[in-house]
Amino acid sequence: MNLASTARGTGHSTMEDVAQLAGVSLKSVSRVINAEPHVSVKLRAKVESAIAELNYVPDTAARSLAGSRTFIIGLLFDNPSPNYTMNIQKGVYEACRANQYHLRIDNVDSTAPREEFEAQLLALVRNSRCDGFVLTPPLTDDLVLLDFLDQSGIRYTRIAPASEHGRSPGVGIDDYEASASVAEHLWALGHRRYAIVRGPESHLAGARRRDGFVDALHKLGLDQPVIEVDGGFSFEGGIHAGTEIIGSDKLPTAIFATNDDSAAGIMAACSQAGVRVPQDVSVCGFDDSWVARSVWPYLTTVYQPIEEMGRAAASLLLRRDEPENGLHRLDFHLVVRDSTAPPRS
Amino acid sequence: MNLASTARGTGHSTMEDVAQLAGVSLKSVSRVINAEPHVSVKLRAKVESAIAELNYVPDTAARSLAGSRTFIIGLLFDNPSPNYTMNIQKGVYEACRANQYHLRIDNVDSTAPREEFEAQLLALVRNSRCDGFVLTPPLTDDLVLLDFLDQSGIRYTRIAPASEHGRSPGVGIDDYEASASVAEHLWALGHRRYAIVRGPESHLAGARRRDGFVDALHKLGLDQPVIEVDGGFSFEGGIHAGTEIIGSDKLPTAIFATNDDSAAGIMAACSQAGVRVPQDVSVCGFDDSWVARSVWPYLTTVYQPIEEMGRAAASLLLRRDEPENGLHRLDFHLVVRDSTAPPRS
DNA sequence: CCTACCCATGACATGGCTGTCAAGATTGCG
DNA sequence: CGCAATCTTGACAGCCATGTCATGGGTAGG
Repeated sequence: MNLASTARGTGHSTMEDVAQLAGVSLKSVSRVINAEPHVSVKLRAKVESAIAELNYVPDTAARSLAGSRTFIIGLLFDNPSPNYTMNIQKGVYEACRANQYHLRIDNVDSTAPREEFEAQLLALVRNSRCDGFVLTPPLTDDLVLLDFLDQSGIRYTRIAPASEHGRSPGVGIDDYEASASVAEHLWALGHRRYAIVRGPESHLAGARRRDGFVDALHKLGLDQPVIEVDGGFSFEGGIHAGTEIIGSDKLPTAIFATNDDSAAGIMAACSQAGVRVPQDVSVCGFDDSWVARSVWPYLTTVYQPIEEMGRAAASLLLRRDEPENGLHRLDFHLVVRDSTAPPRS
Repeated sequence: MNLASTARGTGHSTMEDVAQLAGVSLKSVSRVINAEPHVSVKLRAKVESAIAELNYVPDTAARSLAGSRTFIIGLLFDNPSPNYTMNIQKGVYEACRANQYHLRIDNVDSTAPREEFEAQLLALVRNSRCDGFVLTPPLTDDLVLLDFLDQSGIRYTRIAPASEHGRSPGVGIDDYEASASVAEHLWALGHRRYAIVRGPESHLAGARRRDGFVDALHKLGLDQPVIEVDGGFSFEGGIHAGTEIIGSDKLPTAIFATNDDSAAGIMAACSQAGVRVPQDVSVCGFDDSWVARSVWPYLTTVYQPIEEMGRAAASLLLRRDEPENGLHRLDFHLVVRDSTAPPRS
């Protein structure tokens, strides 16, 4: 093992060390590192072996000071669901690693008063030199933020944006179609009395899911209204929603919760009230998050490739060529587990 | 609103702009920014108002190139539990913000073969210029990593380390005592037949919990062995463990799962087998994570201030003066909810 | 009133890399 | 074989802060 590093106790070797060892100029080393054109094979080889020998790693700070890139991507989130966020983060992180980028995270708190929240957000974005942001819902649809980013010319991509598709590249699934597939599954099982548990209003994707589900049911021939209750995308909200639904006159035979957390809450409310899932009522979630397999019975839900979405969003950001605006659609699919079954006659 | 920023389309004003506007030297601005001594009140005021007017924010890259600090903290994790990790992350993030630092995350994958895993880890740590790392379990107890960090003189603090307390500052709760409090709770309820669900072997804190629980029970007078099963700290592991326990000759009346995820798995296994919680068996978890309130009945568990631990670990790292090595203990407490009750008969 | 010293301030070099431009080497073609 | 065009390489300035050291004014003590 070579302890590498010359002189000055920094412990790091610099580009100059590499240049010297390889017997070439500073700039040539730079060219090799950045894979610039016009470098002879021979020179490249010399430099590369010198780099390897010295265990050289370019200094990010110096690179970003001199150049125009920072080699940092910011992940901006304000998401109450740790599972979802963690998955996104993982995907974004991997894309960063693969491109020698670093991932910085920035967390905003949307429970703060709107005014304070906006100040927080803008300060964050303004101060933070980075090559771009990945936005997660519901920030993806925050017009103040989007306007600011667009005006400042700061690049960004969005994960599962529900509106403003023309403004930036985004990745996501088709929430409308996905929810329609839930409707079809439940309809095929024979259900005819439905309830839906909605997400928070700020979360536009939730609205898309609601529409996809309800529209599909009516298209399939449902002739009565779907009971609609708010569940706030949380377990607790799900419990409340579940309790409300169970207490209603005509207990539906199938409940679609527009995310897994609230579906878990529904199931808890059922178990509390002695209503059996799926014998008495079928429950379906959305996300196929970690919770879906942390409840009993395992939850029927819509799988969306969350980690992959993170990866894709970061990759779009990292491409040197400007990617096309608009939503890049990824595949979803229904995962049928144990929480849905035919209604008892 | 002042659009700030002078000249060159960078959109950012530099220290020079500030110096000019304030009519002082570059260095004086630097002094104000870094709160260095020997600055007159008058000068400081001038500079500060210029900073405000220009909306100036120091360039991190330049600062770290010129100075010795990077203004970045790295959070290194390899943790299967999204809830736990997310909480830590939040705490660390807040401490960073409060100190004008940025948080970079680095995620390693311990499911990779050990050799590859180590290479990954060391490359990460070596390449990444930052002012220090916050380590989460089980990385906190990885001797190869610790040795490398110590040798390289890279600063770090650890969250919930289970060993090697002398090597660096760490924060955590007393897992041994915390588990003893679980034992006392269950004993006081009248339970006399116990099972414990252990964590993965690599997770030394899990072992501490096991010891604290078992020792306390014997001290309280338990005269028979505690059934011990592995649960791997995961929901699935909990299901397996639960199934195994339920299938055993003498069903215990109380089960202590050493984290919440496996406790949730236990409860799922119970519900699956028709064993009621808490009537037939009491279940207790550990962590008071998000899952504890995502199961029904709500889980009795040990609260540990995870977010606070993150904050504390980062703060220790950020202090200019070298903090004392050793474990800084934070408070825990038992949260009694609905999954524990006196045994029948 | 002078020396000694401290405080406030500034000038300037420096950090590691990239961008620009120019020079030398090579190639192509009439 | 000569000249233009192209490819390869290098010299050097500059990015924006910080660290070091020098300077000038003020205060204290003799």
